[in-house]
Amino acid sequence: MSSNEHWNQICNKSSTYFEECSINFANNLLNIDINYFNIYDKTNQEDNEKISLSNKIDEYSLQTSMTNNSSAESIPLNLICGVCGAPAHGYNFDQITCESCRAFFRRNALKNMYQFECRFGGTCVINMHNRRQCTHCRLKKCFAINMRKDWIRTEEERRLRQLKKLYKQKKQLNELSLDEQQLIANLPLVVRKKKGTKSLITRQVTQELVVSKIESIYPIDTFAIHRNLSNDDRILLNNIMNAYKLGADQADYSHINRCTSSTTLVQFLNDETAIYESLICFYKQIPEFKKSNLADQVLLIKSNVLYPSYSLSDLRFWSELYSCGTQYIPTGSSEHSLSLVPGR
Amino acid sequence: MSSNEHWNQICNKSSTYFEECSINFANNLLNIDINYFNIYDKTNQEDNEKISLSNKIDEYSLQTSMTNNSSAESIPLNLICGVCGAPAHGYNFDQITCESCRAFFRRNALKNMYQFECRFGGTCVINMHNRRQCTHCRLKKCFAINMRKDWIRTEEERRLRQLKKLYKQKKQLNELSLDEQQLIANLPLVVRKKKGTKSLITRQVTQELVVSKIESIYPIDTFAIHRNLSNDDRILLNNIMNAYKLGADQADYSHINRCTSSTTLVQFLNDETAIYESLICFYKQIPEFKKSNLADQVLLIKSNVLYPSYSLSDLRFWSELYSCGTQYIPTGSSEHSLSLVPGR
DNA sequence: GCCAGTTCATTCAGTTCA
DNA sequence: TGAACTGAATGAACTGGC
Ligand SMILES: [Zn+2]
Ligand SMILES: [Zn+2]
Ligand SMILES: [Zn+2]
Ligand SMILES: [Zn+2]
Repeated sequence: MSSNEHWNQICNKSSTYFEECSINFANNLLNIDINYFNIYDKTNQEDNEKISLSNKIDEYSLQTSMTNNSSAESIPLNLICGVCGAPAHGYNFDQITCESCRAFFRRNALKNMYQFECRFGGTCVINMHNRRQCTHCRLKKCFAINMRKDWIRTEEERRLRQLKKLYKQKKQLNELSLDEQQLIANLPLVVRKKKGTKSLITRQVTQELVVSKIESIYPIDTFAIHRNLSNDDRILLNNIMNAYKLGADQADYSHINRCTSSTTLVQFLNDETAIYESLICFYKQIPEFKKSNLADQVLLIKSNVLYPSYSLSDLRFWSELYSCGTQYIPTGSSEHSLSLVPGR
Repeated sequence: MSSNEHWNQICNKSSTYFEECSINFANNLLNIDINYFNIYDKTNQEDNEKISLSNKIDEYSLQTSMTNNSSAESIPLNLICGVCGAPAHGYNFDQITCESCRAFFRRNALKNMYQFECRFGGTCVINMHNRRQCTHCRLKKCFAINMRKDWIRTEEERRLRQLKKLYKQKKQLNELSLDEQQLIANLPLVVRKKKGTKSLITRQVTQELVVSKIESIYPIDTFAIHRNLSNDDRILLNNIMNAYKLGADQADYSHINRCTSSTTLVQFLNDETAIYESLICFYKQIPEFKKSNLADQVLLIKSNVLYPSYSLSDLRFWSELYSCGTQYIPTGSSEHSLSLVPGR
């Protein structure tokens, strides 16, 4: 056994242990579907002859199509829809379904199932031909084979994508000016439908904010502030966000530009002044910050500066630390001499 | 957000502080090599996405791969991806990963993590089959095993490379136009010297300190202690690990179970006692902790608890605040009255 | 040979419209 | 309702420097 393998074994023993902990923990608390591989579940087994028969056919054809890979192009693997038995092309929402059942699920899965009523007491057996006769039973079947409605993208996600897309297009056309970035950032927002409310589209300017981070490849990162924030919280957050945005825009990056290729990271990081200045610029924009007393203000700034004790050498990494640091809001203590060794 | 999701996120938070402590602590001290136990046997390694269209197919591929098992040419070593567990070929960005996770990391590591949202509160356990279901958790896992985004080449370098390549081709054909020559001439020809390259070569020797800000959702799966750790460090790390393990086992999770669907996040987090107890339980197991003086011990515990004072209901934002806070390990100060309101 | 980057066919979301 | 779209993400298979 090589020393490499030996190492693997040692690590692995402890690994499984930890993994068990986490898995148990997760299973107990959360809704994780670990039956990912159980394609045919109970309900499917209870299905009628035809469908289970076609499942058998499916298995067979799958196997054969694997052995002789040269099968038809249009329906590559002879898959059949788990809902209606029609030919399928692949997975949709975690299960093999046909196009129509996919669309059907997309449209209806998020609605309340019991708004559809079955005229036959919910006993319909869905197949390719009768699938549109009973919405209730078709949807029931969808859930029975474990199609996952949580894989339908939320309104929020969709909006985010649209925004990204828009941004890309813009960027392609010409380099974005700052004004244009702002424009995109302030786009009127579509807010997800409220549960139990009939309100469709709400326009709320402060509901979602676009913060552009220094190093981000996509300057636009959208944060959808949850709708049930209190107004005060929303305003506060808004202020923080805007301050950040302004801070990022206005901050003096000359200390970065001062660096030459021979400037070491440590030198760079030790240039505390600039970091302080940026932080102050950031905080200054927040009215709530001004209201706090001076000592606390100083503390806030101070404790958000990390002193470089390591010879970290990557700026991007540091910038992340740094932006992370700005989120830590400490209180009360008088002096900090940061060090990472606890038992000093 | 459904109350279910809401819960997931809450629960997730409670599990996080343990990992925060141990991971950050360890990361700060050591360059850790994390690897996984190969819970799949060798046959499973030949599993692949296309083939595993169904359970049956999995079985089939298992059987077939058992018969012609000796084809170990494509995967020379028994390496497995530290992110998803798939067969791996070697190191990518400082960790052993599969091809897909490599590409994934390349694509996403430089983006802001919070543009990806987890539908399950960031608790997904990534494996070979579900890896593309949750970008957020997959990326998180990448960082958790210490894949290094600073080894991704910069835009600058990329541009230069492309140009060089183009230049070579053109030169071969003697087709360089004047414009193109000009273009090339105007490019910064100084290649930023990548320290990553050096590290690659001297990976075994250099003991680089890696400070990761990444909050890992997973309890540490395993720590493969790096070969060139000092004995002392190794023992210390061991102790921390064991403490974590014990802490996770023994910790009283009743405060989680106490929560009903009407418990607010703030109420939950304000249940300080339980958090303290768990933390103490964790630290108690580490001999080095006992050796430190009492004030430091108290400080260490305290500084790893943040009190919620805002009724933020956007948990994503909150969780970022929170996770950043737990990384802050202060020393030497006598008393902290932690609170998130600066101007108190 | 290793490990960066690069390319491109494929999969599976959403979208459109007859 | 569902066939036919669009497009982002993925990952296998490349290239190329050292
Ligand atoms: Zn169908
Ligand atoms: Zn019916
Ligand atoms: Zn992987
Ligand atoms: Zn997730």
